[in-house]
Amino acid sequence: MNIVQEESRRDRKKLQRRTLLIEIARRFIATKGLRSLKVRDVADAAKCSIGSVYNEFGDFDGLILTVNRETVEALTTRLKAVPADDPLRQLHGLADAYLGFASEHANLLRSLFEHRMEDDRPFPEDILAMVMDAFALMHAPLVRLLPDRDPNDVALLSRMMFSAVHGIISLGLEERMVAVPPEMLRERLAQFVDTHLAGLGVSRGDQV
Amino acid sequence: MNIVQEESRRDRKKLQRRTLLIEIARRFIATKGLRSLKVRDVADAAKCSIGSVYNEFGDFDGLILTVNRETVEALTTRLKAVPADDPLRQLHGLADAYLGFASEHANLLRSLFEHRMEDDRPFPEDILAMVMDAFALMHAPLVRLLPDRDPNDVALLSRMMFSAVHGIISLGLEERMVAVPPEMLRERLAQFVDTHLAGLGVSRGDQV
DNA sequence: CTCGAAAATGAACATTGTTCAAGAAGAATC
DNA sequence: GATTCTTCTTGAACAATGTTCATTTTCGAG
Repeated sequence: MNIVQEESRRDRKKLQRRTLLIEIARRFIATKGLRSLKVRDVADAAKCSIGSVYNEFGDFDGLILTVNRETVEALTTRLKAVPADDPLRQLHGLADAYLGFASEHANLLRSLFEHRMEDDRPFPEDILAMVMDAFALMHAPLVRLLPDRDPNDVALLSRMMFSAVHGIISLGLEERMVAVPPEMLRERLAQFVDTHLAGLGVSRGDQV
Repeated sequence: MNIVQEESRRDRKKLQRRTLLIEIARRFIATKGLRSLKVRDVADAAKCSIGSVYNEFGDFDGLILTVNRETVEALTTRLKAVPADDPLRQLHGLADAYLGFASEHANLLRSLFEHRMEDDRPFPEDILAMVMDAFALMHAPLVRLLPDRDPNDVALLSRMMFSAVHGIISLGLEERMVAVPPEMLRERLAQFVDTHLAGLGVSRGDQV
């Protein structure tokens, strides 16, 4: 009996189905929004029983949170792919990457930020940490651009900046209450970053 | 028969109950979040039947939207109460008023921004317009601070600025993913507004 | 007081998340 | 290969909740 590594046939099938279920749930959320996600639809699409979904994810929230977890992962991957050579370009790249991800996966991102737990169950720690990590990605380039500031200050600044960018994008992409016309969003966002950096005393030539 | 003005006993009672139902629904949303709002709970609390709720609001969304409508109204009232004497102070006042409202009525504001309609029914035009109106309140002071800019530009700037403030506040108040420590939020928000204005070329002495 | 319109009622229904006892499938042991 | 034990799968049944509607009640008009 091989306790450790052996990937039994059972395990393989289990993982395969788990992946399938997540994929299906993600497609439902992405195309029709979180509210349209139904256990029965997922089970039907995966050609398995309702019970199997519960077996795999515990409850409905479990499935949603799994999709959300992968959404943060994808977002983080995309943000980390932004070149870090030049801090100014990196900041713009981060804002732009966030915008790109948000417009391509609007419903997935909404699911991440808007989903409320049943009852008063606490929001999972790990997802929270992952979101914070993503938000912290603006920290490094800002430190390079503001070498003389108190690091604690810069940490807060970066979170503020990311929150602001998040607000502009999430309201800007909300097709109902269009706060900013979509076509312009991209350039306006860049303008916003520039303006804010200028306010922080960083001019375009300030690169390290 | 008096067709026009007579406020019949029936009408009085109807209005009275409508108000009661809205009040109850609001309290549920405010204290326990939108997800916890249940038709039966509302009906029970108002000591009337489920049917009466439907009679009054058409469907569940109707009740939620009515509460949300009053939430924007209250927010707008509060924002409009900010003194307009000095544009710089007014901008800070608006940001601060928004923060105040958001922290006192976190769940109500969330309900406004996060509620999704059933199926694909369109978001009500009037609420949309009211939110846009509220967002536009930053426009006037910005115009005074930036008299030389293209007015269209300023209009977009003000919406961007409000969206940014909204992002900072809504993420900042989210007790799960705390992007900014709550105690600091107020001063940080003021700092943000200052920084951004500085980036726009407005210094503290620039008042009209 | 009578009549008709409007409102109120709540049982019944539809949808959807959740549970669980029974059965099927697979692994371990001989 | 048969047996046994564990684990997974199933789907019927249940629970919670939004919605409908035939019936009853209320109430103003004549």
